[in-house]
Amino acid sequence: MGSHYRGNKEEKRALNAFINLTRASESLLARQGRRLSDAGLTVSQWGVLESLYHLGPLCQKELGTKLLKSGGNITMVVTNLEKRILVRRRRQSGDHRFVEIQLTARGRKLVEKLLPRHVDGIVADMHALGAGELEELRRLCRKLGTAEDDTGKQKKGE
Amino acid sequence: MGSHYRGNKEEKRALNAFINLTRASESLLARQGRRLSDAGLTVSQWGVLESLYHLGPLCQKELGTKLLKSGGNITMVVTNLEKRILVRRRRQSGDHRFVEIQLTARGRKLVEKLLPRHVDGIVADMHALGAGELEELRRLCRKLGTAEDDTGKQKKGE
DNA sequence: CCCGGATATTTTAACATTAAACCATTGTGG
DNA sequence: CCACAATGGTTTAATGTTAAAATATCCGGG
Repeated sequence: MGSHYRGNKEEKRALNAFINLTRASESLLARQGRRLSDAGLTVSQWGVLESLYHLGPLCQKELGTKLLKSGGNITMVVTNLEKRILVRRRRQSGDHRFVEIQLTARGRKLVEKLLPRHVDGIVADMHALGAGELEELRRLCRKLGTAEDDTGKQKKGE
Repeated sequence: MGSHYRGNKEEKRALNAFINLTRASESLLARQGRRLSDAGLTVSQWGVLESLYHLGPLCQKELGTKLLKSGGNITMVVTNLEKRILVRRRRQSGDHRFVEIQLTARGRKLVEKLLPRHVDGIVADMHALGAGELEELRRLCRKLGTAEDDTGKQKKGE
């Protein structure tokens, strides 16, 4: 195609790795979504529930940082979970700006019910790779992920 | 399938690889989105424009397959591109069910302007990895991606 | 005490995303 | 020719997603 002629090897390597990484991730996320939809949950909702389960009550700011999502987004997801009585909002007594989100008994029960299946699903999805490959994949992805903020903005220096 | 007796070394390996893969992918996508937003485009819109640029006019069904998106989604994204006169819809003369999407002159010009920067950005983002690592990453991701459909549905058999 | 800056949350507008229902066209078997 | 399934597209309802504006609260001077 008529793209600029610098079709060098390096670009192709970077583009191919990028594309396959993206596809694999989308594929895994889609499968996770399909499993969760049996329980009427979205991937985002599950992310919130799982964070609360493992880390205890958190304020929305913390949830946003943990899940790499914007504040407004967390508000929405938590609201939808609240409708189903899976989590509860409570103004912090000390600093009234914070809203503490905590699992309800029902929410905790749901997480405990789904967690084993969730883990099994991921293990199965990753099963195409052996132990050494999984560790190598992790190492490569970590190398890519570091050295940036992601939620923060960035100057367009070119 | 019981997850219980499977030494959780394996589980941890799978989960860690999964998490880091997902984070890396989200991080890369976010950076791409930031670059594109300078041009007022979303990642999805760019995906459509780039496909049309490289492959020529396509019908919406084909775009959906290419980009792994639902039909309704393509309708929306194309509509938004059409509003900005970057693409054009045209009923196919032969089979009237199909709608052919093609780049306008303006759309083509925009792609040609943005493409080099787009490629440079990805190369820069992947720069943390060397040539061998990029090829290894690609290989591992391909292994994960195969053996599924992703757009298709799946029975909830458990 | 009052003001202004900082911080947490909510709201709003615009776009993305899917599944499911619906509409239009085509092609096929009676 | 006529029902009718198959196929492509659109619409709808629900949720996600972000950036930006609006709210609410806290905190530190003056």
